[in-house]
Parts: sequence; structure tokens; C-alpha cells
Amino acid sequence: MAARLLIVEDDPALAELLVWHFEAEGYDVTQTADGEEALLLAAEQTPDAIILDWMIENISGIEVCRRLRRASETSNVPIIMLTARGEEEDRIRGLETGADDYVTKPFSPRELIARMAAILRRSRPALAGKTLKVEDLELDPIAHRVRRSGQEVPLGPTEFRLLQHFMERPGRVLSRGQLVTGVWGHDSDIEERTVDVQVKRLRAAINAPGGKDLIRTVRSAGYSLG
Amino acid sequence: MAARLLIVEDDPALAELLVWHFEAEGYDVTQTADGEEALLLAAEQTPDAIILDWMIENISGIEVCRRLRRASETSNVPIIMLTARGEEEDRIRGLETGADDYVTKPFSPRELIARMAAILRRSRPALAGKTLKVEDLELDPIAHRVRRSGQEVPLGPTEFRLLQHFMERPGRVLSRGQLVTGVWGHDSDIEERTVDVQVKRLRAAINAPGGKDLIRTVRSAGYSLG
DNA sequence: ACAAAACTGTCATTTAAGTGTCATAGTCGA
DNA sequence: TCGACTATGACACTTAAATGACAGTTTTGT
Repeated sequence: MAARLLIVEDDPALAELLVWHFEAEGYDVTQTADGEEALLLAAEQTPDAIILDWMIENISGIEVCRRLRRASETSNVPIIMLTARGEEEDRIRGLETGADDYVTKPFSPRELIARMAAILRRSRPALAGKTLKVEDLELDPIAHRVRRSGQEVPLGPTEFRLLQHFMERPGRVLSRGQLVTGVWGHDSDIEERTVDVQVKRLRAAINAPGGKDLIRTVRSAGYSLG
Repeated sequence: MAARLLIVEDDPALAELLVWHFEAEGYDVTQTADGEEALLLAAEQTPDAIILDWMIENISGIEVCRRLRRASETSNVPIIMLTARGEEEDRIRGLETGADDYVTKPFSPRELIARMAAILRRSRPALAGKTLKVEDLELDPIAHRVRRSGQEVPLGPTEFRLLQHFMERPGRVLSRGQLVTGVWGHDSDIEERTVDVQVKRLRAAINAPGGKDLIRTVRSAGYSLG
């Protein structure tokens, strides 16, 4: 499962360079030069990270950043800002607007790639192959295995994706709608009640009968893990 | 609940500067000059983030970083590396070793603080100032949890919304009419007396029996919190 | 390619939790 | 003290979630 990346850059040469490098790293890359289009694409695909040039057509990068943060679908997507300016004031403004990192031109693709890896490691550890842990539950995304207090737990594909989704956001309450789009995909026309059923199956799988339930039901809001 | 920070820095002047700044920002700071000690402190306190100088006594910063990542207690704690060298090669090595971010000396405290905020926003949303607090009452809208002096309080959906409404406007007197439209919605045709009942239920939930009542009744005006 | 096994989504039903209203008792302030 | 306002307990009613069954799909092993 490759990480999806949205690159918003209007210099064609630089854009091509970035696309080339990130595709070579195994990312699934989408690119646009236009700010408005970037917002649409981001809302539609919810990429795993966004690279955003400060100065782009139509809207300023910082405005795009602000709007990405405001939209609920994209409010948690990490953003790396790209800029020609090196002034500290701008760097701080970028970070305060909600960018996660900031790279100053000229930069080497290797550095940008390293920063991207660092950011993804933090926001989507599973994509970086890191084992996710919540209390005595462990999920190894590479081996595709789950253990509860050391004991292996067999899960079906949907259960696994659902659990991974929860474990990437421990403690957070996720609504049925969020779970449907996050686990089944944006375009899925799944009944929301189906989430209940999968949660029940996941519970049955990961909880020892009579033991502590790691999934919390939050009435009229959704579910959360841990 | 302030975020706990471990600063590993052996230049006394710089260390003092950092401690001062981060404490002023409200962080709970521990500092050490020694790499081995840093590992012990980290394992013992599991801070919410670590600032780590590249060149420190005993072990190199990069080795400390590697070991922090290997230990299960600290493998998920975000690390910001601090370095005098500006060479790209080192920056990349730092990031690849598992640092989450990288700041080159000389840097301004403001920038470091902004980066720290960006990192915490992602790893610990609750610590990035998103939780609402009034006296010893805390409400975390993301996790959908409420605690009174550290002790979790179970609330029903309406009670939760009502409390959130109060906590977003601490100290302010809200009329029953305002509460109805704010909590139940503009188009709701709820009896105003119903507010009394929900306030009673909320009180019963958040106040220890016999303890201090955080909700004040303002006769012929409404209610206020705190 | 085929059959068995595993997995999914949906629905009807059961169970649980939460909510609004009202009648009544209690409280506060002029 | 009186009258207006608020607190409280009971209760019927809604709403939400858990569950069990089942038919249709997909996957797997042979």
C-alpha cells in the first residue's frame, strides 16, 4: 500500500523533478499547478501527505494551507511547505498556519524525501512499516499480523484495515462516516450500520471473552480505540 | 496537563536559554547534558517530546536517537535534533535515524517553539491546547472524554454537548434560550424547562457528591460555568 | 475449474441508554 | 411572607447500538 502524495507546484521543471523522484521512491503521486484544483483533489483523494509551494497560481500557498486545515477531510493531512524565501518570519508563519514542515529552495530532492519519510513515519507509522502498539495490542503492517498480549489474533481483511485505522488514531473518536470513507474508501456506498457489525466482529476477535474491551462506543458519535 | 519535554544539551548557556523559553511556553521541562542520563530519564518519564543536540557528552546524539527509537517505551516519542552543522548529509542522516525534525544552529527560539508546536499538534492533539479546561475540569473534544480532577466522567451525548458549550464560554451566563439554540439547534422546539433538567443531570455527573458545584445558577438569567 | 471455507453486507430483532415533560417540592429575594 | 423561579424524581417515549441469522461473494486449496 503506497503512500499517496499530492504535489502542488507550478514550476513545470521542478514539478516534474519532484514527481519523478517521489515516484521512484514508490509513492503514488498526483500533481497540480493550481491552488483551487489542489483543494479539490485533496478533498477527493485525501492523500497521505501534501507538498505545497508557497507561491502558486490563483491562491497563495499559505491560503491553500489554511483552507486545507479548515476542511475536515484534510485537516489532519501533513503538509510540507516549499519556498524560495528563507526568512525566519515566513518559516514561522508557515508552521503556525498549520504546515508540518518547511523546506527552503534550493533544496536537494534527497532532503525533501528524507523529510517526507520523517513526517510519514510520524503521521502514518504503518506506511513506514512501523509496528503499531496500543496497550497490549500490536499490529505489524509488514507481516500483516496482530497480537493481543503476545498471542496472535486471526483477522479478516476488513477487520484488519479497520483495526489499523483505529490504531493509527488511538484514542480518537471516529464517526461511522469517517470509518466508512477511511476503511472502505471514499466512493463506497456502504450502509453505516455495517460499521457496527464489523466493529462487533473486530471486538470478538481481539478481546478475550470476558476481558477488557479495547474499543469504546461513544454514543451518537462513533467508536474509539484504547 | 502540560506537555513534558526532555532537553538534551550540553552547552550550559544554550540549555538555559531553551529551558527558559519552553518553560515560559508552559512546558514541563527536564534537562540533561549527558547522553546516558538522557536515555534513563526518557525511559523513566516518557516525555511527550525530546530535543536532542547532535554533539553531546559520552555518546553522540545520533546514537542516543537510535537507542531511543529502539526502546519500546520511547520508540514513539517525537525527537527534534539540534545541530551546528548545516550540511545536507548530516541533516538527512539525522532524519533517517528516526528524528522527526531537525533544526540547524543558529536558530531562533521562536522557530524551535513553532516546530515543537507543529510536532505536538500531530502526535498529541490533546496537548496542543485543544482540550478545554476550567478549573479541574477537562474536556477533550477529539477523544470525546471529560475528566474532573483527573478522574474520567461518563456523560451522555446531550450532557457532553451542553458541557462543551459551557466550557467554550467559561464564566459567561447563558440564558435558557441561548442554551437551547446553542446545544439543541436553532430549529429545535424544546421546552425551556428541559434545560434545567439537563443541567441537573450534568451537575450530578461532574460534581462529586458533596463537592464544589462548578455550575452556577443565575436566578432569572440562566447558568454559567466556573 | 471446482468445491469448501472464509468473509461480507444487510436486515430484523433485542437490548440498552438517553431524553423530554410534567407534577411537586424547595428556594430565593423583594 | 408571597410569588416567582428553580430543583428534583418519576415515567413514558425516542433513539442508538448490539446481536444473530442469512444469503451472496470472494478466496483458497486441490
